Amino acid sequence: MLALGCVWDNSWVSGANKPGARRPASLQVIADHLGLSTAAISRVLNGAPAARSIPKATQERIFAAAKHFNYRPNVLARSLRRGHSMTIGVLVPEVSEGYATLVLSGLEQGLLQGGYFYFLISHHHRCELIESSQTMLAERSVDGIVAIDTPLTKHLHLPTITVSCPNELEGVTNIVINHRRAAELALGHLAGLGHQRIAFIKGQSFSSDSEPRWQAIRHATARAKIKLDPKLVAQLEGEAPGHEPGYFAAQALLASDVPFTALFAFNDVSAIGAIRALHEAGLRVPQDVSVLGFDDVQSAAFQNPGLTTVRQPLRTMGMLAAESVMRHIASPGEHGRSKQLMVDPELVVRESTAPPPGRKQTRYG
Amino acid sequence: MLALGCVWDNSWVSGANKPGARRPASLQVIADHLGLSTAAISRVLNGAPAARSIPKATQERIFAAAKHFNYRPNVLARSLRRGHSMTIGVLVPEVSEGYATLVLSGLEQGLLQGGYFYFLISHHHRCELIESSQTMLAERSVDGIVAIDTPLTKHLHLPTITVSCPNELEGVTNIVINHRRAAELALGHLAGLGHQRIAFIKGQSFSSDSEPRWQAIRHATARAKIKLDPKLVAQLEGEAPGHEPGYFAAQALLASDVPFTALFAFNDVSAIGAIRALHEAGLRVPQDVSVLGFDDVQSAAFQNPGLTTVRQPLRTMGMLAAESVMRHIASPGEHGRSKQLMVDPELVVRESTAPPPGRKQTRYG
DNA sequence: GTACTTTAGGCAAACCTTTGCCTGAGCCTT
DNA sequence: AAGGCTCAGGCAAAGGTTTGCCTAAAGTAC
Repeated sequence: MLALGCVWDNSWVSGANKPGARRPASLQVIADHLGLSTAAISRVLNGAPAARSIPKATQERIFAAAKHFNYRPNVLARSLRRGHSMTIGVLVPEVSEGYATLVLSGLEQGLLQGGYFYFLISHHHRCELIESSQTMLAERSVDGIVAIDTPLTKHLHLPTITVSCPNELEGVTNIVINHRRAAELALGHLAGLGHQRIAFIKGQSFSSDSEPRWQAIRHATARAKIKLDPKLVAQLEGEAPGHEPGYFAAQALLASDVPFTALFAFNDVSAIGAIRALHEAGLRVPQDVSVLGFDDVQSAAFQNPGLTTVRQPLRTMGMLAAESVMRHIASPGEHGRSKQLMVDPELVVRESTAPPPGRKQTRYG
Repeated sequence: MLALGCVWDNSWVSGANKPGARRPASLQVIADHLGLSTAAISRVLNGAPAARSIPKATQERIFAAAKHFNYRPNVLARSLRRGHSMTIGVLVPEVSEGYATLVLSGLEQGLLQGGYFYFLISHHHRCELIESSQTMLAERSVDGIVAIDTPLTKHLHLPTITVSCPNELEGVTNIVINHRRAAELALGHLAGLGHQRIAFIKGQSFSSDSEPRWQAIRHATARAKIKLDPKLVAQLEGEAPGHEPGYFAAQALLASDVPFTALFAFNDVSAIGAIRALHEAGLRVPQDVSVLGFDDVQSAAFQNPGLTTVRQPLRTMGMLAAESVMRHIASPGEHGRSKQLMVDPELVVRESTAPPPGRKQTRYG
């Protein structure tokens, strides 16, 4: 009975590079050892309904042997057979501070709870990389794809969820912020403080949220009867993910020589860059210029001054994406044409906004 | 010849959820179509040496058919057969701003160049998760593991690289910063400015770099004849990855009522938190207190004031990790007992350090 | 005694690719 | 004419798991 393989060592699992290092035990090894077939082992270990007919005693022998051999099913083989890999592909512009990172952390939490692993790919805004990444992920048999802040132009025959994707693709669910509401919160706050001359920094053209957010701002300024001076609109340029684009955008605004008392930046990261440019120009925030960010990234609260911002529930959006993609995978075909999941922003007032100079100083107005 | 499957549609690759959506073509499909064996197709498509004996004309028929059917090898099946998956597992404490993110971006670049994909797992400092993650990665047949800022206590029989891991494990290569040099740079800078009473914020106990960095600081203070007052040593507490721990640590230092003119924080993120606490206590940085960070994360330069910091070449360390792990995979067995790859820090002087109050103001000293 | 059901599993295909070894035909050499 | 070589691929195993279908024995009902 203990004929072969019984002096199993688990060196493969705990370290040392002995020459005798064995490969992990397969079902076959256990089957041989117990004198059963791999089918029986598999069924019992998986609690398959067909294992019903196998007596308790045998089942226990099987479990014992599995433990003894430290059996781990080979996920590759299982995926191949079952036709799903419990893996999803995640596309982000890049791994860096800010937006994508926060969404990712929510996403990860949701996925791990569901037993999914994920491949992470940064496309650095290169369109051809976005397309080829999707193909490569499909080749690796992912069960679904989540694209964060990534302009998909087509998608494979795979459950796909986007977070802030401008293109409505058939069959993909898109998770977006309520841009209208966000713009109203922001402009309402600034107008309420008394600002009339407001400068804006638009997002990079490749950034998914840029256009809809800008539309919403135009709408909100019109409603609030705030003039929108084209000279007070700058745009983030360049692919660098950090604070520099915001810094340069603010410099451009200052160079236009049109006075403004408030600045609404595309996101927190650019707002922080902008604040630095303002400081260097000798302007104080918020006494001379109020600055309003967007996103509420982790460091926003710890800026000096603390950044007033329109908060996106980024972690929540990530978790929502995880749930959605797993639901799509579980019930294929049910996902209709294209769906929007809209989440609401929230205004977080900190120290970077105040009434314009010359007004009475009721901060936190 | 065009008997079957010739009206191939590629709906699976480009979208619409037609009922006729077909699964991707396997070698068998092409083989049947051409009247050849899968073996021949495989060899030709892979440019195997055995394909030498297959005439040009046939090879071209094969390539044409592969293109026509939009053939993509099934990576799962290939990995199963070949015994390697071109995938590595990456362990990080969490996806958030700062250290791990930067290393990760270098790592990713290196891996993608080598054709590797990676699974990303955050363990949130939970030891049992670190262990089980390694096992789960092994189950998924990763070819190697890179652990960033993660205290591994054991490792599988898999090529493993750590970035800043305190435990020297047999057979794993560890990439570390030169702590000695870092401490000397930092203390040298502060001492050079004239600081004598320096406060310190130690890293969380679970953070891999905490202990070696602290040892190096003790060594450097001794050499520079700077007193190390235990009351001027705080420690980051709690698992929250953000700025708060630094904020509270600085508050603790202030509460001790022992005066200090400079503060050396464990990292930039905590330095930023600390600066906020100092500001709230009415102290100006750097006029009243100089603050020195560590890492040089992206936002360090855009803080107000710009953060003086000890720069770690984090992206480089990530790329180094990628190279190392790929080399280990390529030549198994050659990796000896345990190896250190040490990289050098660099001092980046910005605005958060200055001579102590009462000294002449030669900033950027 | 017969028919039916349950028990206890086995067989082999399927998932798809890769690879070691083989064959049969044609050609060349000596 | 026998042996050897190249050409043009084929066969089948291997990698590990899952699953539809099957069987053989035992038990139960009538």
